[in-house]
Amino acid sequence: MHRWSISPRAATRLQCRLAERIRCDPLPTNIRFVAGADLAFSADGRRCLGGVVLYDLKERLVIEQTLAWRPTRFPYVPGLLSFREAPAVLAAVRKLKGIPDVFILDAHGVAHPRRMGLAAHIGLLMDRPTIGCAKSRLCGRHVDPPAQVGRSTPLIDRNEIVGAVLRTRPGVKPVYVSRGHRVTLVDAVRVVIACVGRYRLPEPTRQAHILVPRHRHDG
DNA sequence: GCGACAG
DNA sequence: ATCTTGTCGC
Repeated sequence: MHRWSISPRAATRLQCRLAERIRCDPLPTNIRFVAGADLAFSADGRRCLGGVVLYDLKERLVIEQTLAWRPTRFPYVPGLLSFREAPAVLAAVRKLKGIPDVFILDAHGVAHPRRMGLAAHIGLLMDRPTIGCAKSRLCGRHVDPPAQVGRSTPLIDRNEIVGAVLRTRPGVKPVYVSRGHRVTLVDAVRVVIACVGRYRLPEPTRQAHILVPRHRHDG
């Protein structure tokens, strides 16, 4: 595990080094437990609260939730999000008793200028499968996916398919799905689709989105 | 030099 | 991310 308090320059170099270690493996069949993670900040922005929910895809229920505060040690810099958010998310993950089959992060995986978005970075450090499911684009080009739910178009960056722009709801802005660590793009899209209920974001992510801001004023 | 830019 | 009410639409 490397340290998080480094310069933006060093962070960028580290990303290039870590990116070589990202694996692309098929997920086991019959995925049942999917974790969703998110983060919120204290009013003064000096601390951040990481939160994780464990979602049972079979029962369609949240079965566990964890929270963890960490000092905010890095500014928001597009492309360096993990150095700001990963410590709090990892701290919350460590408190989890259950073992998720895969984690969905509210950010990009390899759909990143150096193929090392938050989802990829966290997956590598946990050595667990992770999926990036972001609400907007960081890099790459694409055309709009067809209107039908479940359909997608490739997200292409520097002549490489780095993700899928996926329609999760009719008539609603699509989401950006990409591989994190130890997953294939096809499996990543499959899991996200399987997790989508009646909203745009997959349920684990949405539940984490609801959980974390609710505890912003606690610790 | 000029845009683009996860959360 | 966060500050914030009403409002348009199914």
